[in-house]
Amino acid sequence: MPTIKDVARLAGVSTATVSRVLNGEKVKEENRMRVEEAVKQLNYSTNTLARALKTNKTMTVGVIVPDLSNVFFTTIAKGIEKALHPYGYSIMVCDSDESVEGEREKIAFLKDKFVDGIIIIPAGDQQPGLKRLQDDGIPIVLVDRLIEDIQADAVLVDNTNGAYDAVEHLIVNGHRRIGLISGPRHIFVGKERLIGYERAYTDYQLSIDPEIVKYGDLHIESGYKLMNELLDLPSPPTAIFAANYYMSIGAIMAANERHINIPEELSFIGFDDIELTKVIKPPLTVVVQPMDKMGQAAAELIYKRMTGDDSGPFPAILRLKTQLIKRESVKKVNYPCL
Amino acid sequence: MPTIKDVARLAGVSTATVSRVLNGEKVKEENRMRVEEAVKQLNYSTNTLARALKTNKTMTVGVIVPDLSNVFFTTIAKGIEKALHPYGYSIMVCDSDESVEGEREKIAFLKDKFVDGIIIIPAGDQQPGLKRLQDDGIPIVLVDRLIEDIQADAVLVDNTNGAYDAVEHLIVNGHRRIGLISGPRHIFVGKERLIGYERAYTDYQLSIDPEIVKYGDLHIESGYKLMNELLDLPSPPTAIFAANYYMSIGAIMAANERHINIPEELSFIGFDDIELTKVIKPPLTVVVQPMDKMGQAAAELIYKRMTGDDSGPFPAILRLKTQLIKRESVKKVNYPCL
DNA sequence: TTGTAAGCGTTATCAT
DNA sequence: ATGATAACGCTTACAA
Repeated sequence: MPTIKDVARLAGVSTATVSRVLNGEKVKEENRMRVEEAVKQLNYSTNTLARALKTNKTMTVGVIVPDLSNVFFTTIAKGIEKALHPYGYSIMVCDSDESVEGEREKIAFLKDKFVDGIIIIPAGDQQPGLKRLQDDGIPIVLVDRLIEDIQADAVLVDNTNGAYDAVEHLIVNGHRRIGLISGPRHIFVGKERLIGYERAYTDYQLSIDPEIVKYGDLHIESGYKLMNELLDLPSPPTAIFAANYYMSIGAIMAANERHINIPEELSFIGFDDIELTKVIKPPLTVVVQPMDKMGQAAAELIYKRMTGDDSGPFPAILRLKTQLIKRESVKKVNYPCL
Repeated sequence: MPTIKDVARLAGVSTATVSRVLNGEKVKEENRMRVEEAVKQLNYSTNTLARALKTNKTMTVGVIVPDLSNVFFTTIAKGIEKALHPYGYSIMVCDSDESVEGEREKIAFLKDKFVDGIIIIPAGDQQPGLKRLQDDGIPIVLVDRLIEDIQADAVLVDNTNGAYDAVEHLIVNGHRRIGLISGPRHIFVGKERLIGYERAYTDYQLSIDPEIVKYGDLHIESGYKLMNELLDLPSPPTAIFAANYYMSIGAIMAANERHINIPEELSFIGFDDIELTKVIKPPLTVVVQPMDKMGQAAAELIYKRMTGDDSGPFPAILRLKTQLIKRESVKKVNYPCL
C-alpha cells in the first residue's frame, strides 16, 4: 500500500503539502494537480488508522440495538446509516442481546474503537456505562426510550398520543370494550402507551375494565397468547389494540386461527407498518412510528454534537409523532348507550 | 486517557516491558505484578488504533449482508458474532442494500477500516471488488451463495437436497400436483432449490407441469401473489412448496385470506423456522436452514485464514444440511394412480 | 529478562 | 504557500 510519502516523492512535494491537498486546504494550483495525479497513479488512499491516531476522530459512530433480528431496530439502524453517510460518517452496528450487561460490553467495545459518538436503543432503563462515556466527552443519543439518571439527547416517539389516537378512533367508532395488548408495565414505551389508552377512556368518560388490559413481553408468542386470553373471556372485547408490531402479528395469528372475521366480528388496530402488515387481510389499521425519521433525527442530533455544535438546549429531547393509518380492520358499531 | 508511558513510569519499567506484559510475553514475575497494578490504578487500556497501526491487525472482521432488516441475514450475523467473540474478534455489520454497487462501497469501507477479514452474503452473483480484496491478502468467506469467477471459501446450504426432501415428502404423502413457489431462476439458491424439485419429480417418475412452477423475488408480497395465482388455476395444486421464508409467509397469508384450510384442502411446506412459523396455524412443516451453524462455520473458516492456517483445501466449500421438520401442514392423500 | 529507540502513516507546528 | 519535523501510542528489533 502506498503511503503519503510515496505520493510526496512522486509529486515532488513534501508530505505536508500532500496532506493539505488531501484535506482540502489551500495549495498552489500546480501542486494540487501534481498531487492529485500522483494519488491517482499510485492508487493511494489515506490510512484511516494513522489519521485517527493523530486526529482522534474515526468518522465512525456506534449504534447499539437490543436485537439484530428485530426489524424495528434494524430499520432504525438503516435510517441512521443513510443519514450519516452524506456527512462522511459510517456506523458500526452492535447487538446488546437485550441485556444491560451486553450493552455495557458493546459500549466498551465501541469506546475501544474510538467511535466519535454512540447512538443507542437502550435494552433496559439503566446503564452505568453511559455516564462514563459522557465523562469522556463522547456524544450519546438515546433512541426510543430514556434512561434513568442520565441526561442525554434523545429521539422518542409520542407513544402516549399514538396509543390515544388508536383508542379514540375505536371509541368514536362505537366501541366501548377495547382490549389492550400492552408491553410490560415497567418498560418505557409500555408505560407510555398504556397511559394513552387510559387517557382516551378518561376523556370519553368511560371506565376501564382491568380484565381486558393485558401485559405481554413484546414478542409474537405473547401477542398470540394474550389475544387468546382476551377472546376466551366470558364477555370478550369488541375491539383490540395491540401496542407493538410483533404482538400485533401474534394477535392476528390467534384471530385467524379461531376464524374470527376482522372487522366483522372484531375490530383491530395494530402497531407499526413493517413486512407483515403489508399482506395481512384485511388491511390493518395501524399506529405507525416514523422509523426512518427516528434514525434520521438521531443521526442529525449526534452529528451536531460530534461537530461541536452545542447550540440549543441540552438535553435535546425530540418527540416524533406517530400516524394513525386507517385501513379496513375497524368496524363502526352502535352501542345502545350512545 | 493514560498511555503505555504513564503505566511504564508508574510501574518503574520501560514501555517495552509494559507492552510485553500486556501481550502475555515472558516477564519477571515482580515486574508483571507492578505493571498490572499500575494498569489497574490508572485504569489504562490499550489504544487499539495505535496497536493496529503498528501490527496491521484490527481484530475486527467485516460482515456484509444484503439487507439489515431481513431476519435471515441478521440471524446469521448474530451467529458469526457469537462464534468470533471467544477469539477476541469483533464484527462490523454492513448493509449492501441488495446491490452490487452498495456491496462494492461497503467492501471499500471495510478495507479502509483495515478489517482482518470479510464475511459476505453476496447480493448478486458477481463482485469485482472481491478479487482486489484477495490480491491484498484479505481473507474472504462467502455465505449462502457463490460468486462467479471468484475462488473463495464458502459456507453454503445443501439447497438442492433440502428442496428434494420437501418435495419427496409431499410425493410420498400421495401428492402429484405440487406447486412450487421458487426464487428467481437466475439466482443461486433459487436455481439449486428448483433442481431439488425437479430431481424429486424425476426420481419418482412423475412429470412436471410448468404451470405450477412460479418464480418470485423472495419477498412476502411475491409469495402472496404467486400463491393466489396457483390457487386461481383451473386445476390447482394439492400441495405447495415455498422455497424461502418470506415467500412462505406471503403464501400462508394468501391461503388464510381465502379461508383455505391447511392441510385439509391444501398441503404446505415452507422454508426456514423464524419468527412467524412459530405462531402460524397449523404448525408448519418446514425445511430449515441451520442459520446459527452457518454463521458459526463462516466464523471458524475466516478465523482459520486470518490466523494463517492454510491447511486443508482452498477454496473450502462447506455444504450444510437442511432439516425437514414435519409438523401439521401436510395431509396424506390417495391418488388413484398409486 | 530488560531497555533503547526506530518506525507504523498521518497531521500540525513552526520556520522559511 | 511550503517544507522539516515532532508527535499520536504502540510494537519490536537490537543491544545490553
